[in-house]
Amino acid sequence: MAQLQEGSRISIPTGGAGTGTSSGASAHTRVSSSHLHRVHAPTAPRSPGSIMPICVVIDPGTPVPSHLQRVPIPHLILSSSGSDTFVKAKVVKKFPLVSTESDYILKTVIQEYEDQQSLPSGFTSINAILFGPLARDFSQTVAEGDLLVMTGFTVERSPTVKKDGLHPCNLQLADRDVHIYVYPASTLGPHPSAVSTPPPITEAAKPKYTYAALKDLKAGMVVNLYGVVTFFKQPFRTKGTDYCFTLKITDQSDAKLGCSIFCEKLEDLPQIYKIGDIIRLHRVKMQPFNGAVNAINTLGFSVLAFDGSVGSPVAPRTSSRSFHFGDEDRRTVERLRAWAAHRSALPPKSAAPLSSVRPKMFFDFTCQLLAKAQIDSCCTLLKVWDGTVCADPLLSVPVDPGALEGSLAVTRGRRNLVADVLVFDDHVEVARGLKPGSYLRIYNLHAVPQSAEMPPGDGVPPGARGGGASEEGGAGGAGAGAPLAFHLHCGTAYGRGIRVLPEDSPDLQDLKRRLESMENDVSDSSLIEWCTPPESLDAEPENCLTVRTCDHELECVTLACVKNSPPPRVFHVRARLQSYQPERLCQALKLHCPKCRALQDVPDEEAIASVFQEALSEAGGMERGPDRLVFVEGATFQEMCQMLEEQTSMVPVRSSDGRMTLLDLSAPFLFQGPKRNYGCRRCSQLKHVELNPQEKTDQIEGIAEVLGVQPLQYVFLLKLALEDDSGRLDALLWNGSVRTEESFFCVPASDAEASQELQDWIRKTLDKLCPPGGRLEEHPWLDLCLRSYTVEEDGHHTVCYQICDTVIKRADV
DNA sequence: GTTTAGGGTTCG
Repeated sequence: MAQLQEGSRISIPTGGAGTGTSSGASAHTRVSSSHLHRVHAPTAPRSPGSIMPICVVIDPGTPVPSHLQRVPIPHLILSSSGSDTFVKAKVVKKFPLVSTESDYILKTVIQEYEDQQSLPSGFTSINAILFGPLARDFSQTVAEGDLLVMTGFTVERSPTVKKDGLHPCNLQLADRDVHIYVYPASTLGPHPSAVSTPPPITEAAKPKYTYAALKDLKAGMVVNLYGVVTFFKQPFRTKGTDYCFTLKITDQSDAKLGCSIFCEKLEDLPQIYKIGDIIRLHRVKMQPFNGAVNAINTLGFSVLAFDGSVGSPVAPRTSSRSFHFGDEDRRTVERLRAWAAHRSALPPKSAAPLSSVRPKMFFDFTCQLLAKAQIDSCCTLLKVWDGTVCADPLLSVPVDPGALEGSLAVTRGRRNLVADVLVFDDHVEVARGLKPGSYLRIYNLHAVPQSAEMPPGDGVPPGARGGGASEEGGAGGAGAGAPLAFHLHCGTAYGRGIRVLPEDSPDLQDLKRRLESMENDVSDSSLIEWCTPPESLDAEPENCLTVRTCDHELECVTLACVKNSPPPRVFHVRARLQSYQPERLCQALKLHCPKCRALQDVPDEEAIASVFQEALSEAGGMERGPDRLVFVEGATFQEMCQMLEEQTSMVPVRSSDGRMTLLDLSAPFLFQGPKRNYGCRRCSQLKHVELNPQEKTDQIEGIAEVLGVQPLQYVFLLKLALEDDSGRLDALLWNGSVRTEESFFCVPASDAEASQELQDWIRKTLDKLCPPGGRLEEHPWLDLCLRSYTVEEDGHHTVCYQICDTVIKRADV
């Protein structure tokens, strides 16, 4: 055979679109019209211009690019680079392509090419793991026996070195930078180990598995099954040689089946995390028990588990090194998910965040372990959190700091975040092995209100009662106010137990996001220590013109710290008002729909007048409703305003088909003295007015109801430019509240709309906060509560800030 | 060699 010369050039077509290769060419059609051919995956033609990482070399004499240096496989170490080196090796084993919803993975074992004179000793075979489209293309293009030249790989630690005895490293190949030159076995000539190219691997050639419906199972059968998990217990050691995992499953045939899986190794048991997970069992045997059948694993047994929620990735969980999983399997999983989602007979959801836990509840708790302490030989304390705040006060079990493994620093200064879990008896052993920081699911955890009236010896460890309960709960009193402790009772009934969840579990993603933002909060507050303390933080609160009304216990931070913190978050700041917009108060007044949340300008008088003008008709008149409510038809706007002096409330109406409806939503639907009330055009559904003497038309809600109007609220919307020594930040001031004590100016916007006096007062207030013509240093300090949030528009995310829970000190203005 | 377990609240 021709020699594969190193050190001479190779020409690889890398040019533009097409490069003369038929995009319809099958991966298995090895055309020999030139030295090298790009290979197109039959199912997914590549876009023009993309560079195929796999090239099939037809002429075995084709040399390798000269800039690449060959590394013998036994010489590969963790720090080896695959960017300017290559390995030359034969495919000795190719495992089936594993496809998940979003990815492909393929494992292959390659062996240092043996035609070398002095083959180095050592590990000549190595695992290569391919990812993504590369794995798919490799699966379709490469056969066992082919010779490969591979470059662009990374060298990682092989996790299977103990199992397979191969090279302690493996090669990992993702699309980027990878090039694989394939010398098909058939072109390699009379090499002793050359094998003829096997037939193409097609779907039909893969092993076919059939799965039995649970209702059809009879004793003695050995079958493959799919099912939705309705119950399971944590694995436990049997009196025999194995661990046991018991579970119950169901399927579309509505039958239920108990299963007992025995394995020597814990990791080989089904990886079931919650009820609703989906399981695939191969080769289980039906055994009669108690008048029904149970499934037991038998020779050749294998298991895959999947998350059961519709829409989550179909990613098989297994310890198997090779398994078959194809499109049909994915469809089966998705069908089971969809079926289970609409089935009320499945046990109700038992998982709950801390925020929805109520006294006496049993629930499954997904959380992070912060710290733990051994209380005695049969009780361990776990301090855990999930980033949500419990509605009830939480018991804090006092522990000698020396006895506590882990840290609670991250929760510093916050209340009702940390759940103290007392783990009893058989669970103590598992708890001993847990590492702070790990993510857990605690099954069938019991929320126990810790009443001070309970007699001594009620099971609370010494020193655990009372002390340390959150302030608002105090130590006393049974019922809702009693601080909650959490017990993981002895035994395994109801699946009681603890399990460490893998970091990539879909159930952890929300939790991790929550905890991350919490941790950012804490690290940011430590920023204050190295931010130069701004003058504003030294200012005495009594010198501030505003006061916060929130109950957040937050330290004041600088505006720079605010801007550096990811939203959403709440801050306390002390800053000056540099300027505000709009400067004209009437432009700051808006109408807001509490239903659809739309904002609109208040119509001006001219616009309102023209609405009335257009509706003027011959038929003019007034109809008196109850409670001095007057319906007016055929009046001009000016006439309405004149009549207002005599009438309490007036509704402009029009007639259609002899029945009365509201005039128009562009005009006020209700005039109340000087106050004008508007309705939302989007959310109102106008109806014919049918007056019922029982109708409560003395209130705006009642009138709106009669008309079919969704009332709008008046709000002030101002953009405030805030400044402190660290920087500047624009924040929205949203003064929509109708409750005086909650609004920034201590004046509801609806009152201000109709009152020149109140508008003057607001103007005066703004002038105090931001004196016209004054220097910034002379502006007063403001204590503010700020909230950051994200607004998405056209795919762009903008961080915004809003002033909340802050009011003007009336006495100062 | 071919078992082991076979769910059902509680530190009360």
